[in-house]
Amino acid sequence: MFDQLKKSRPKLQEHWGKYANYYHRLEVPAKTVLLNEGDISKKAYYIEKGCIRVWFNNKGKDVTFQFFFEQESVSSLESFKKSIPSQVTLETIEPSVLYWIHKKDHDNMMKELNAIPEVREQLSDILLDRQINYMTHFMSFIKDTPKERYVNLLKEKPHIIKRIPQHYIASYLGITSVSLSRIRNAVSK
Amino acid sequence: MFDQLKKSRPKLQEHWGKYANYYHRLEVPAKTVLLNEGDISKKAYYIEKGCIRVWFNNKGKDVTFQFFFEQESVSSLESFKKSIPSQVTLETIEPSVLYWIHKKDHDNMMKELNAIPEVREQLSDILLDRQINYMTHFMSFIKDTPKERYVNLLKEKPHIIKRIPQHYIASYLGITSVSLSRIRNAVSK
DNA sequence: TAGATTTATTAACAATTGTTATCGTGGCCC
DNA sequence: GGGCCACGATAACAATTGTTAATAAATCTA
Repeated sequence: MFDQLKKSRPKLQEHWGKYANYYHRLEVPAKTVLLNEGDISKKAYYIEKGCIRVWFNNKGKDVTFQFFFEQESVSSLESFKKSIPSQVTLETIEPSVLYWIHKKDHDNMMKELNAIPEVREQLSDILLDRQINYMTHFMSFIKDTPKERYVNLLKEKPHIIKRIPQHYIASYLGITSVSLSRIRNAVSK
Repeated sequence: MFDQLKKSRPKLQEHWGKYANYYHRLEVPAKTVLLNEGDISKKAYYIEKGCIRVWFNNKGKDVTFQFFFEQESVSSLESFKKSIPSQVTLETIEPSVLYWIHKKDHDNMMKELNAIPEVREQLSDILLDRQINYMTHFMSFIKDTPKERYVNLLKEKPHIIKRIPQHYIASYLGITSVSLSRIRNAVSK
């Protein structure tokens, strides 16, 4: 299950591996809702195969917030950690193979893992990296135009453009699918 | 120095207080640059009085990313923690009274603080809250129009609008000062 | 205090994006 | 296979924002 992790962070995998029995395999079709906006999250997911879209409802339209792929962990962070209603919905885009862990087990696991200094450091490194990615993505929203954001996405994360339906990408870029279609047309010339 | 913290998180203050001698008082005028974009951060700041603007250069224009006020800690997170060039500049807006801590001391302090389970939990709570704030702010960028963002800011953080020059607020909202001026005109009617 | 600089408002025009609607294609389910 | 639905492209028009420039007001500084 954590084979990929083994390569990048062997020390973490060594300890994390002990908790493999906390995780439950789950196979679901495309467009399966894993958590509804407004509900309180009790599960975190690890993606073995497939992808998940995080989105929320804005005045009747859905707005995509993030995409997650293989070997990534996904949850509605604030809801899962603080047991408050989720601001977002989690939904698969493709048929997916997931592993989920219950909050109770996760809390227990984290408590034990955090007690080990070297593991604690690696875990907080992961959190930090996530926050930096977040910030970088956010900065591009402030400084770039929609066209620039599309061109950047095409350059830096082509797998997203290849794999995700276009109207999801449009809302991820903060524009309508009509506008994205125009931009694609302009870029290709 | 940490009087305010004492009220909100007494347990944390009790332990953090021991490191007060790591912090150095610094009094600076308005528009003092504390860290330049591209430099590697070696200091983190705590604001006793005044406010700090975090911004970056985008094609010759400065774009404001965040504001920080009294009783908040500020650093270029990714630069300070990973010793990489900063993506942002830190600059005071008003004459300010700050306390700074050297990275070396900070690392040492955090190592010791994180070894105490209850303190570690509070520290990670603070990080989590910051990340949630971040996300909420980001979501408003995706879903709201500039006018809505201004109205929200007016409602939820009026202290920012009262205290910060308008052209900084404009770039914080992702628009030009001309556009903000028009929006203010329209809203007031 | 006087001059210089910074900050905010407004106008006119250009450029971009949103809205609504239509059309065509391709995939999927019964 | 037929019909339905999801998806993407395009057009026409409305609305919003950016750009540039001129001006006024406020603030800083010598």
